[in-house]
Amino acid sequence: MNIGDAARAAGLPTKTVRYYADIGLVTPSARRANGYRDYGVQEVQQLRFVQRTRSFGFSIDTCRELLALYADHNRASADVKAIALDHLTQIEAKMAELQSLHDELTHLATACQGDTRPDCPILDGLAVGDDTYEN
Amino acid sequence: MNIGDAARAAGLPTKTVRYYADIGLVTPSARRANGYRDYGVQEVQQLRFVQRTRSFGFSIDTCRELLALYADHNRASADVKAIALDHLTQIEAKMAELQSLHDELTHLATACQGDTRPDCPILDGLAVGDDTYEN
DNA sequence: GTTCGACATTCCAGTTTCAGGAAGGTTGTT
DNA sequence: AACAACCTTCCTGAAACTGGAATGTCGAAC
Repeated sequence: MNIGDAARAAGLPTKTVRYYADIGLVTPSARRANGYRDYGVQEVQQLRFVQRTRSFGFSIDTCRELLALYADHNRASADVKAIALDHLTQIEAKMAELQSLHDELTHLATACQGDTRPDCPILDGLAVGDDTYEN
Repeated sequence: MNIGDAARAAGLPTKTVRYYADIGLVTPSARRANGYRDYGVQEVQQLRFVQRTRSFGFSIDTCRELLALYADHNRASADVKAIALDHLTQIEAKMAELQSLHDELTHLATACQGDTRPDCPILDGLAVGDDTYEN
């Protein structure tokens, strides 16, 4: 599979896929005789996974770690589970924050149903954020 | 309020807060006599808002737009609502993807309960991703 | 009153994660 | 043979920080 098709399948720009190959994040299984990168089904799946993982601000290093989780058949199962659970915790935190952001915007949108807004709703919305999502 | 306290309250590094001031994203209300940036309650709330918004890969420009939504008292209410709803759509898409990521990791974690993993569960997990989250 | 640590300032250089574009080779179709 | 549509490498630039150097300020201790 050529890089263009792989990129399309993964929902990534070709440039990015080539970059991921350069930094050794997702490397094509081989090069063809003409020098073209050749992507297999597995690499495309990895690219899709990275695409989703990256789209939440998880770093390339985190992606690398997660990919390694799957790839390393020899790693002790308990280790895999521990790391996976750690990332799950992070994901759940992100989901909660995303929900709060969603709520705030919803609040803003509904508060703006009239012709003019009487007062800036950021105070309400952000005050909620203050109370609910302390560090 | 000094920049350090504002940064702590917003959950951001001081460097980042100074950077946001430099690019005019969240500017302190004033400078003190000694040249220190002085942050008020409102700016700290904006910083918190940006911190949350940024943590999902929304760009600085998007943050700027969202902050402007709140700040601009003169903008027509319908416009505000339209823009807010557009961002809400994006947020909901992100929530769905985050959920899929969560599901995959959960699958991996539960698949790894035994001593050793019989086979690489990435195939299952990513195959699910393939079927469920097409572009 | 000076000395000390913890803060603040600016400025400059480096990192991460790409994106754009040039210059050129390959493939497939007309 | 020509042409578009691919692919290659290489180099530059941009976004959003991040770290470090050199320097100034504040509050408390000695």
